[in-house]
Amino acid sequence: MCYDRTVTAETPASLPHSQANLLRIQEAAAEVDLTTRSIRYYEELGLLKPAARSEGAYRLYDADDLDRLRFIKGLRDDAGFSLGEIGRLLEDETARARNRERFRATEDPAERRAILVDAVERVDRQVATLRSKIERLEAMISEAEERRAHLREHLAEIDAGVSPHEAGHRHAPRSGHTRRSEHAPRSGSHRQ
Amino acid sequence: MCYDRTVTAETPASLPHSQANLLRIQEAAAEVDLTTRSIRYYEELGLLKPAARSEGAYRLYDADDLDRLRFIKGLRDDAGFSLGEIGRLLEDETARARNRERFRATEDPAERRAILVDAVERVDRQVATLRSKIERLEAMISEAEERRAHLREHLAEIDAGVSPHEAGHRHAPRSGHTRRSEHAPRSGSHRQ
DNA sequence: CAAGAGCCTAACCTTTACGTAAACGACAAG
DNA sequence: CTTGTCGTTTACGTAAAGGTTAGGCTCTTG
Repeated sequence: MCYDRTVTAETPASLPHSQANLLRIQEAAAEVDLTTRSIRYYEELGLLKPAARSEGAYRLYDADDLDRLRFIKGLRDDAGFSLGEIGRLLEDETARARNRERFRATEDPAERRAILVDAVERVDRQVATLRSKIERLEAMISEAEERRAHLREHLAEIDAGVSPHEAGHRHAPRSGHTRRSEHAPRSGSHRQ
Repeated sequence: MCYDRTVTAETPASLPHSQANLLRIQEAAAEVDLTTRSIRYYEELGLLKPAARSEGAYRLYDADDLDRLRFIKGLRDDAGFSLGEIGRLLEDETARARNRERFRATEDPAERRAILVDAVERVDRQVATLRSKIERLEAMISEAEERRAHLREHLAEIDAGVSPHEAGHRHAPRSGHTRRSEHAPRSGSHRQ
């Protein structure tokens, strides 16, 4: 039976403000579809630290942590970054914890503003990284489509009844290369 | 110095048609910016087989192979696919060799057409795979931008002089989550 | 033709990203 | 309070993707 996970957690000073609906590692893992091992490993690498620990030593994750885990997973699976790169992208967990801390600790709007501005910039850098990845993928698509066009050209030749030896093309079915040196376009006939 | 690499290679039947400008492994590696080890490893995995081998046993790569290597590298670095996935995407080298072979072997336009059509379809599948990857990245960007918007909201609040405790938001600076059930009394639930 | 650079295979080493198991503590239920 | 299920740490195992020798050919050139 699932009782009331309302553990008081690491609240540094005292504040009982946390009624945060915390999850234990298995529940968190199920939620974001990762193994517990992976989550612990990511912690080991400094990618995230659970929001709290129970009296004993159970890791307890809040909604924020789940977001972060989902993001990590996305970066890993969808974007194909290594955990090292992800770490650099997220900027390490200690900095995050410190900021989280500072944010709660201060009442000063200026301070809070600064922290938020910082966070926005971080997100912007992440987006930029993702965009550049998309661009590279688009370049690859362009190349692939070039290959495709080339193939269709050959097809057209065949359909036009050109006998194989009178077109001056390469031998393999797939092509679309980018040879820097010689390459005579399909002018006249040229045997090898 | 760099002499005339005009080796006769594996030409199956006889045909001395190859004046193909072949490169040895190091040269190829330099050209596509991979290590020789990686290239050999990819061969071991069946991702590509050099167009030819010299009298002795030197691997010799043609322009086609270089394209393929560049493509593999792109899939690995830019798209973040594993070599296994890349293998599936490229469809293994034996099939390719067979087709290359068949293409050269036949004079029959119908046969040639079929092979080309096949190649076009393969390229189309590759493009589709890349597109889906882009979509997932775009989804990630959307999420990030959601986070960003959230942060800017908080900023606006602060700039409007809202004291911290009178807005009903979460505590951490970064957020933009997707909380599915804001505290449903999940009694008696315990998956797995 | 001898030398040296380059290549070959085979084998072992390393790093990353976990899986899996051992030994022990934590915690809700009966 | 015992017990079953979960959790914790520590440690060893493994697959993927190469790096790095070692020992032995192969070229091409002086």
